[in-house]
Amino acid sequence: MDKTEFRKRYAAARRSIIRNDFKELNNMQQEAVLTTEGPLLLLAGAGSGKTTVLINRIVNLIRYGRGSDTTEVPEYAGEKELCLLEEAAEGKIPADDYIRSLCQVEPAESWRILAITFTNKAAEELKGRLRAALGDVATDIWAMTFHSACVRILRRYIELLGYPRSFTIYDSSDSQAVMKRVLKELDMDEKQFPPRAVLSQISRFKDGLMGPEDMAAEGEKRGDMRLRHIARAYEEYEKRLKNAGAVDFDDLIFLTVRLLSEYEEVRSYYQKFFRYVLVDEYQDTSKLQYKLVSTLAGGYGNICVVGDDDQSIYRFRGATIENILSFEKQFEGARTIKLEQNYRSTGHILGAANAVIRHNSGRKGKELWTDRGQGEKPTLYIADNEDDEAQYVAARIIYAVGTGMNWRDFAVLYRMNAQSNRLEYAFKRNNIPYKVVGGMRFFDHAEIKDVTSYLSAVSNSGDDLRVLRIINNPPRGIGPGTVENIREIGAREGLSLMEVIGGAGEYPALKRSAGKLSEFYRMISDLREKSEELPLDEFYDYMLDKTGYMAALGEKDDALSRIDNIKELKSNIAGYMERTEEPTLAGFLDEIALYSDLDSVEEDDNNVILMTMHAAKGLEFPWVFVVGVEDNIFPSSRSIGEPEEMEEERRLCYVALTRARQHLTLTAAKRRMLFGRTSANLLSRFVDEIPPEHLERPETDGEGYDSFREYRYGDSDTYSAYGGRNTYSGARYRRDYGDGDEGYVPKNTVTGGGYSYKNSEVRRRPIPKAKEKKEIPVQSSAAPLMSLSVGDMVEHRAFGKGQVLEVTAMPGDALLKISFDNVGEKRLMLKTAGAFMKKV
DNA sequence: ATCATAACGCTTTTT
DNA sequence: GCGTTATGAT
Repeated sequence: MDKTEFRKRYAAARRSIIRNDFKELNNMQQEAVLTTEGPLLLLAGAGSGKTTVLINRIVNLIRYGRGSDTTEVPEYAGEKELCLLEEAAEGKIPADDYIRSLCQVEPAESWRILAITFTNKAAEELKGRLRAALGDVATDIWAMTFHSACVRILRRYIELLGYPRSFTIYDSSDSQAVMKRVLKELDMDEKQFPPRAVLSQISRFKDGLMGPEDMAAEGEKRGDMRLRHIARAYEEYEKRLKNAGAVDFDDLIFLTVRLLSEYEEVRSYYQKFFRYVLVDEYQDTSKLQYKLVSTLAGGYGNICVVGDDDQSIYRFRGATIENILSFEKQFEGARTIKLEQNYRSTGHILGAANAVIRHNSGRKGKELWTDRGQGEKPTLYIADNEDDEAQYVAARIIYAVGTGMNWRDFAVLYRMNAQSNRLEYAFKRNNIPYKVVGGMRFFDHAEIKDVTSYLSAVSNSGDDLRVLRIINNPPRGIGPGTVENIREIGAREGLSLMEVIGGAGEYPALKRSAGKLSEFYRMISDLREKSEELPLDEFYDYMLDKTGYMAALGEKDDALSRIDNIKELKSNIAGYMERTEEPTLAGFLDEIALYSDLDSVEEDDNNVILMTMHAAKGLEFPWVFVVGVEDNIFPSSRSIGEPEEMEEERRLCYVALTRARQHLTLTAAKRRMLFGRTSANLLSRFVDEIPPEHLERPETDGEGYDSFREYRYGDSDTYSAYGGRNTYSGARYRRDYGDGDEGYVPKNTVTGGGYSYKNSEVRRRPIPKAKEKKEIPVQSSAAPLMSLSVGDMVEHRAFGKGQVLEVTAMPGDALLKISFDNVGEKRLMLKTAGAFMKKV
């Protein structure tokens, strides 16, 4: 047998044996697992099992190295070995340990694998599942987020860039606080230069690896005064962070990339270090992140990215879909594998989602399919207003729970957090247990920021921002005047606030407050000593006591929840200490800086989940409600008219629809109160993109439905002047070109001042009053109330049997207190609950 | 220093 | 409509 022939047969047998280890995967998934070498683009549709693939791919790397993807043959291998392999491949003999060892070609050491995700949650899931598959070796895999991987690199080398090794990480609110100060001192008007906008501009420049000088030059070149101003703010902002020994979220990546590109020895160290690089959610990466991963993978060239161009929904944060679209161009010799079989949703749901996303251009082109049957058609409900909408959702949930579903099987998705309010009311009214995800983050609560500021100030006393926050909190007689003096001295002498405070006696300006200042200084010094002696949790208690923070809080009467939060933070510390070998204050601070609220969703809670569509990415639920499917809300008013934005909204729609496993319900309201104004929106254009074969629309027997939808393409020229737009400045008018198929809308239809599109003028027919809803009894005010009295036995759809304990008359309604056999006492309104109850 | 009032302004936000 | 923030009065 000649050499080539031998190699070919050896490699083929080897691959087939390895493949057999992953036989529970489908063909495409297996290909993805076995393709280990070189650049690989994995286009993984929603619900196609991409995490499973990622995990198995890593398992393969560790078990067999490049065995499945090379024609190399080990030197020891001869005809005998080939014979064994081929017999095992054909199933004639079992693949025992020896045969499997013949399949190995340089198995990868686990610490040489870097698997990057975006969220802690995804990283945790990855780690957990890897541990389950591989045991202890999994611990050394670099399965972490972009940011934590960068922290790990920076902690080692950041001094090269002039930052202290013990740098502090600023979160977005810290950044904003610094920026506000900077803008004030540069006399830049906050109205003209909103801190958030300035920061996001800076973020975009950092993403292009541009510093303040580059921004200034760019401003010069474009003759853009505004940009030149922002460049000054950028410069000042960076200076402050650097002086404070702090970096913001963007810097974590930015500085790591700088480190790798400016320091050859660091670069080659990591390039030799990481043999395999994997990136999850690649569609959400930015240019800078591309730069980071392509550099890290630059040594071996083994980069595997997993993503779905149709699920890219973070453009506003700098994510660029380009990364995934041009992967094959950027990485020569790249292979592409598509995973299109969906294991999550039923056929109609996928049909609806495919129909919507098909309207986007510039896609890689994927079509999800399932072998699970068509299932139930998604439905559309048109409500009169947002209360009706919320009540409808609540009613459907209660009904379904009555048939045996759990509360946790439901998710209600909306475009913006502001929409959660009415839903919450409806859920409270109906006693539906729910949980709102998102909104206020735990670490954004003032009291948490306060106590963590103490911790930060102790850990890094150069951190002026944190010192500023705590210096007079609780009040210790160091007023704004004194603080101002300290800052002036600090700026003049190039010292940090803490350094000035330490030498307070030497400065005439601080004479009067010197006593209090040195007392503060001594307290912080004492804390620093204790932080080195005491275990972290004890130190935390000591700090709360010593600083007087707890005592001051105890005197206020509304502080209960704050005290709870502070205790909650302590259990965070305990958790950190448990899972970390060498817990340190700095380590804990790193962790909380990179921690988000999403990580705290408990699996075992039995609650209906309410969240934005963005927050829902990566999750799935048996029944999904997408509420507010109206133009101006979804797609949002700010994106209508901007083709790129519209495509992003459409992807968001695709994400939302593909969260559903079996049931999908869309709801819209004919009129809705938003930002204190009532508006009438058109049915979302996305709904019109779903063909009737995949969407059950309300029967067209009612004029209400007709009029609601007819304006979609009807008098849109006049009707486009919906509310909300009129408050924008001229620069935004161009959005009125519509989404490309709407025709030009003269800008003078945006009437200034009040809400001057008049419904009566625009609508050819008045909107009829509420119609009787079919199927779901949403009670109208005219509906007769059931009569109940104390002692009556009732049966409730969701809560089961119970006895009425109390009836309190209320105007047009009654408050019931019912003791249910299974779920205990509940307070319900007769009007709402009556529809789900009968007397027994 | 703490409260009250007015004024604003408002997608989405993995880190 | 509501929550945050700036400002001024006590």
